[in-house]
Amino acid sequence: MSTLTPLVSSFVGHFGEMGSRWGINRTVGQIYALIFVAPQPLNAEQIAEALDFSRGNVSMGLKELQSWRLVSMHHVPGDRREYFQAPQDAWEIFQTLAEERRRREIEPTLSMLRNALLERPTNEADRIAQERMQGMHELIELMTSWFDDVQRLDRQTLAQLMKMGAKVQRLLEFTGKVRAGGAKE
Amino acid sequence: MSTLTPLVSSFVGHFGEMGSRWGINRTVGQIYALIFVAPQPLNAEQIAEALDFSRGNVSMGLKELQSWRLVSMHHVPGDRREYFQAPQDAWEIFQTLAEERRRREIEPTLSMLRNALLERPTNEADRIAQERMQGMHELIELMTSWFDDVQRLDRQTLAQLMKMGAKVQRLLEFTGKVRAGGAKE
DNA sequence: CCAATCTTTCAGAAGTTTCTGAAACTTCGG
DNA sequence: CCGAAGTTTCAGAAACTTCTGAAAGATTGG
Repeated sequence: MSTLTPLVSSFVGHFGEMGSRWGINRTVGQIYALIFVAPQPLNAEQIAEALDFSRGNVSMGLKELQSWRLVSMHHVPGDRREYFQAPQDAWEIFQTLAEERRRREIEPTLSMLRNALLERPTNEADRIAQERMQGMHELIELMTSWFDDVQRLDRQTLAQLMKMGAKVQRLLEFTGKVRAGGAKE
Repeated sequence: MSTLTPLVSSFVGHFGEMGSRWGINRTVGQIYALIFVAPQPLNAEQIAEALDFSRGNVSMGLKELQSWRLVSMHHVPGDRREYFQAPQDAWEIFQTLAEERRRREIEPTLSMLRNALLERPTNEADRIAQERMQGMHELIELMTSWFDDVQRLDRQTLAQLMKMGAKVQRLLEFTGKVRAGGAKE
């Protein structure tokens, strides 16, 4: 796998770009893209060669990806090297990413907000600041608890739900009527 | 507003940190946090003083925020300076952010994927790579079109929907039964 | 049209991140 | 216990990003 096919190369290149826009660095993005499209798990050597990165750089990148739980490690019998693999399923990757981001970014933010909201404002400016923080806190709570719920749904229901999209609204209205008219709450 | 209150200062500090984890730079994060909690719109001078940044730095930061459509500009009669303000409502901010990220990150990714999927694979590795890309493409399409739908819902319905969370599943099952049993589609 | 008051731009300094490659470390078979 | 085959670490070089402050540009009232 010394030189990449144009197809893989443009995919890898794109994720390098995207990675550097997010907090993830370019190298890590490219490594992940490569692992994602590879037919079999890859070892560090293969990655270094394919992307023309130093061995040390690849080692760092893989460590980072492991800390995000985005790759799994495998061993080939009779071979001491470690082989890395990404879930083939994009939704699984998305979920893992969301969980980790939540742990690393959302939770600290929530805890900062909660602390700030405990303070008793001593002046008008702080009172208003707290009001805004309150709104942000509510939004984040709403979204994360919703996301928790959604993660518990099975894949099929979820797809059904998403495909319905805005039609859900009609369903809700309908339910409202049923409740108002017949069933008791 | 020469020195910030501890409340505002910790909020601003936190968003500086967070900003630098995302692609957004620390300065921009802090400027936005400050504007968000400020009781009135702020001008560049006030921001520079409050955060102790150079005037040029603030100018750059504001430009960046404008390019993300996260601030609106106002004029105070009889004052030539420009005053900047964030939406008070966190949900509105979230929506704007989502729209912009989509335009800047998701759309280019989709277009790269579409191109890649048009190619006819010439070997086994490319065929498999394409399969994975296909899965990713489907996920992104599903999510963005869902997000389009959701954005069209009014705020109240949306909140209702999110609070329901997993209960939606039961609703879906119920509807399935109703349809199967009585109403014709 | 000028002076005043504001904003933007930009070159270079300062700071930060990333990358390499050599050295240290680990693990395992024999 | 040794040597081979791998992995990780880390110091310093290279690359990149951010920040400042001075200069240029814009707008407006008089």
